Amino acid sequence: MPRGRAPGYNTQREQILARAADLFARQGYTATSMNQVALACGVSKPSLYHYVRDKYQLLVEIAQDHVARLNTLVAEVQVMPLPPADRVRLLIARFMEVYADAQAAHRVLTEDVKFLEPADQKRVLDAQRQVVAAFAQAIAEARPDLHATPLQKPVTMLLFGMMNWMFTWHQPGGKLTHAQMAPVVADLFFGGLAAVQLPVPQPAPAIKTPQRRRA
Amino acid sequence: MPRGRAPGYNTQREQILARAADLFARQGYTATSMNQVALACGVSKPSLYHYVRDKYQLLVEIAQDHVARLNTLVAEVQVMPLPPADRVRLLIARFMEVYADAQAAHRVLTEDVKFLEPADQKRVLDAQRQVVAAFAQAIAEARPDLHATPLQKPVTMLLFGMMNWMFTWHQPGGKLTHAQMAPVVADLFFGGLAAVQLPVPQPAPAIKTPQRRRA
DNA sequence: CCTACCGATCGGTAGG
DNA sequence: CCTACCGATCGGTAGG
Repeated sequence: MPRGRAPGYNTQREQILARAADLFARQGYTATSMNQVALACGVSKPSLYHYVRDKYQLLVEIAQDHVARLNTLVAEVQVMPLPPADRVRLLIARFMEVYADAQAAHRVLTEDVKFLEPADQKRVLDAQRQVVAAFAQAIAEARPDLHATPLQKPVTMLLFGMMNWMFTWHQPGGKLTHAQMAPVVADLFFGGLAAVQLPVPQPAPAIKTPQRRRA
Repeated sequence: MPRGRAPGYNTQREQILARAADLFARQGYTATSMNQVALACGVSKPSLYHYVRDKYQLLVEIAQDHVARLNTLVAEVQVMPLPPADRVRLLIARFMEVYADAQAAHRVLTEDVKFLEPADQKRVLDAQRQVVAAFAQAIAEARPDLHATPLQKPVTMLLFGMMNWMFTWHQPGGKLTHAQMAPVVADLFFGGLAAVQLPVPQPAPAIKTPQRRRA
């Protein structure tokens, strides 16, 4: 084992990742300069480069750390002995908790993944797909009639839509907290599942919604 | 009135906006260079500047045009004599139609609005709020018991979450078209509304979900 | 005089 | 750890 880093090294490093995630979330990866990151961290630019190889590595680690956190969460809930519907509800509650706690990293994961090089992008997207698959499986256990139907994946994605979108508009100081919204999302989702019609068999019947009318 | 532009001017201009929207959607506003925009349009950079004042103006017009389109759509549906629930369903169908048709502009609207200067950003966000308010009103007419409750706005945003999120993962060549998904979204939403519990009265009861267990 | 458009290069600033 | 500075590339515009 090589000689250790300074004691505060990892702490400092984690703080840098957090500050960088904040900046990337607000300004986007490309529009954020390493000077800004250094300034936000209270260190000089050369010091910053002591903790991170380059700007790109910041992006890679923020995205990978966050998606790994989501996978850990899913794994924890999967081993719990729970009725299927309760498992889905717990997954929703835990996800919204993490989203609220790591709003910046989550925004980076959803918006800046396009700046990752193919190999890194694949790693992150594969991990994300694993999370979605776990949700889809839990949903199918709670609603066996949906299992292996063409709607299993789409309704899972609609659930993610509700959860993910919340954090593009939800203000941390808002009236409704994530803890209050989680059961609302779960109720809306399960209540809605019961009402969803099973697949349209014909291939894209080109449903025409009325065009504008002329008087 | 000044002498007119060349006949193809407006056509060319619209094509430039469309190409720029594609590039901005795929690479982000900041990471896209005017050289790329010019290349994608098959014109030289000086020619490009003949059609647009500068890069920023591209962003402003893409965002404003798209949000204006959404407002036009809402206004059209609002004047139709329809039962409340049908109005919401038509709004959903029309929105997903526009999203599918203008996927690039929609992505720019949701992801690159942060690069707008305050005054322009306010204009766009105000227009967006108008669209959301129209949805919220239509929803409240379909479900009067929800009107003016703390949940009216949140459930409206959850609906937008489902619609908007679809287009961050939906492939144009996928199995399910937007026309097939629109009724699924509507069914899920209305079915779910019936199941949603009305507000938690106590202020943020800090629902604790279990932490990880140690064996 | 106008428009439309080229090749070449400007001043400033990015990551490093 | 800082000042200083690089090679490369940005958005935008000069002359012709």
